[in-house]
Amino acid sequence: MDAKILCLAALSQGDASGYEIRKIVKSGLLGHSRDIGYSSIYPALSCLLNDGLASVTKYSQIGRPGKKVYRLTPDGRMSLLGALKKPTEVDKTRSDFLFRMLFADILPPSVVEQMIDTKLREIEATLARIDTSADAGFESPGEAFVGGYAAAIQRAMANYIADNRHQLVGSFPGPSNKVRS
Amino acid sequence: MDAKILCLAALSQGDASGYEIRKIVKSGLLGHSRDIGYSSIYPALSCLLNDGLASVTKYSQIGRPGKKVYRLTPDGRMSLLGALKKPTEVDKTRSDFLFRMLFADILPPSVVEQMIDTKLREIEATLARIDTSADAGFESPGEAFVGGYAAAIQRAMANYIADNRHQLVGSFPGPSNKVRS
DNA sequence: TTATACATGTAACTAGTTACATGATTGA
DNA sequence: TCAATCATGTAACTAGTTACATGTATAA
Repeated sequence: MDAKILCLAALSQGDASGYEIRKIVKSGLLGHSRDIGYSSIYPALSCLLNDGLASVTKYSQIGRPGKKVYRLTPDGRMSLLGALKKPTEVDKTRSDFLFRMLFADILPPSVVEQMIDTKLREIEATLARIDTSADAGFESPGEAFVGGYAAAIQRAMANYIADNRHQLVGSFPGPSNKVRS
Repeated sequence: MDAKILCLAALSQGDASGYEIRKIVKSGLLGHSRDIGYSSIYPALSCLLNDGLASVTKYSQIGRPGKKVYRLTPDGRMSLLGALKKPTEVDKTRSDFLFRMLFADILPPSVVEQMIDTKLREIEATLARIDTSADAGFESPGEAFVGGYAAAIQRAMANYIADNRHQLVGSFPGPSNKVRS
């Protein structure tokens, strides 16, 4: 299970509850390599406990549900290191945007325009997120590298789209009737 | 099911068997947005048949298993167009490479070097694949856009890695003993 | 002779998502 | 007052992968 390794990774940077791990992944640099939901995190954490890779401390809070803060055990750190050393899997991208763009010529131009604008806003949001991480300060050379890498790619996307979107709309004829033939 | 739309998309560019669809996705531009295996394709194709979105013709071949070539019906084309018009989902990247690089400082430098070299080779292979598609000629402005986009991003990755890999290895002290503490 | 390409399909398994269940606090 | 944030967890479902089953032809 991949969620386990992700939790191990998140916890290696500091103790956290399941809820906090989600936030770390969603808003931090870890999120550039993977995504994960609560329903994967909570079972994964139980699993880590079972395997002796993490320990837990329960905190009661007033007017809030109790918080369970997890901490890596030495075994947990070893296990993470072992997982990190394994050969990498091939990177995968699942881009609904590119999928749609492949068929730009059979879609109404306004729809294509909208998809492009949505993508550009997405890129802006990602860049803003990276800036936030950068402002908080990178704590390792790895984090700085990943932040820079992610930013470079987002910028390359934005530039390419800005330079080439005219190819998709405007120069070409009609929309929907093309597909019906 | 996503595999259905992918098959619809592949078939919209010409009749094909399940085996051929796999090849189209793996080696063509469609593969930059999604991946898929045989065991997703064959059930998806049966489904398309059931729903009247595709028709099939069986060819016997000497010394080869019989081939079932699928063709989109008009309903199939409409269905594809409908799916394409829907708002796009957010693009997702699952990068084992970035995940590992985040922890470069606790990995042995040689391991990090190897991961970087593997990633660079991966990029080369992807660029070569795009070139092959380009040489075969793009048949729509969408294909040209996607080919260019994918190439631009791969180049941005390679450039960033070339310019910044020194941050990860060399300047920093030790490997494995750091994690044991 | 060994691996790869050709070609289709099912069964079992893995991993992840969505929806459900519960409920106080805080900010707009 | 309405949405969002805090906080944990389960059940049901979706989607995809790996392994299995079968077998010929061709290129290295």
